Amino acid sequence: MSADDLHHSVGARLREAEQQYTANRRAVVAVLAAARTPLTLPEILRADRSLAQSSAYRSLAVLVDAGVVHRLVHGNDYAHYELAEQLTQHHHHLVCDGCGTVVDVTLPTRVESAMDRSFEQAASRHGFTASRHSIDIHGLCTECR
Amino acid sequence: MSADDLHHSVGARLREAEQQYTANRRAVVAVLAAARTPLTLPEILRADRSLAQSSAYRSLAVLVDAGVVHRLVHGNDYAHYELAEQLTQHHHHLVCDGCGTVVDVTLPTRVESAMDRSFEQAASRHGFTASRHSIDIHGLCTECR
DNA sequence: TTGCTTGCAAATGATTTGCACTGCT
DNA sequence: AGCAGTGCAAATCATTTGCAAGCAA
Repeated sequence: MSADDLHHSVGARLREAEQQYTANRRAVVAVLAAARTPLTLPEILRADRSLAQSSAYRSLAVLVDAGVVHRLVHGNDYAHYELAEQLTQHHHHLVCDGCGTVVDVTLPTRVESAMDRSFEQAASRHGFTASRHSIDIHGLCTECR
Repeated sequence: MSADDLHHSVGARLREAEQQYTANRRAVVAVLAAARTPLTLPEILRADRSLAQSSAYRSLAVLVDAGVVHRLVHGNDYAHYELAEQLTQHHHHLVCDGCGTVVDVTLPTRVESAMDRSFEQAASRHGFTASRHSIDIHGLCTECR
């Protein structure tokens, strides 16, 4: 997806949520789109020095609420943020237990659909209605090996 | 596993970690073993009024460190704690997006091994060494439907 | 003008830690 | 005696929020 298309989609989705697509929010989206991994707040601020911390948090809250951005929590440190799957593609996370780095991975469609079927069954067995799943594969990255 | 066996295993594991199995730690393990779902700290304190908050946190830290207890983080509120899989069985989590409740679910062995194979491939493609995985199935529970 | 957004500084709240005391070993 | 564990209260730190100023509709 081109940068134009991306901002267009995000703008549309924000309007649906009765929110404006302001310069600050656009800047946050641009930083996340440029990154190849989910970013923490300090990383976002470092990538665009013009952003104020509280405004970045507020922009992210709006974007998360509108379903444009996803918030990942893996411990007690900073949360990681990334563009929602509708804007990129369905994927999961490789989490390094050494340094906390998070990397996106995709799985074969065959595996995904087999998992989905299995998850739905498991959920309904407990009276849940499953809507989505997220998988964290923990291990060590090249650096921490 | 009987309560005796459980405490015996936990004691052994703590000794390996050069830690004592004190009354407080035993109490925390007993509360977690009695629960059928992962518990938050307030829930643990409510289940055993004799525990002090800071001591409960400290006991949990030791138990997590020794690999006896697992800590689950799903948002900004309290983390959930449960006995580690070695003491129960390998499972995943059903997370209610409405009230935050977490329930354990198990998946068919066939599905688990298919996933494991797929995860290892995905990890190695990114230079990671995968050691374990955790799956959160999000949706709504009966109450929040 | 009316209301949403922003930035600063201050508040919040889950978790951690300093310290003095208790209890094993 | 010496060291680990405990409980209270205070500290920490990611995140949220109050408020005054800026900006858009």
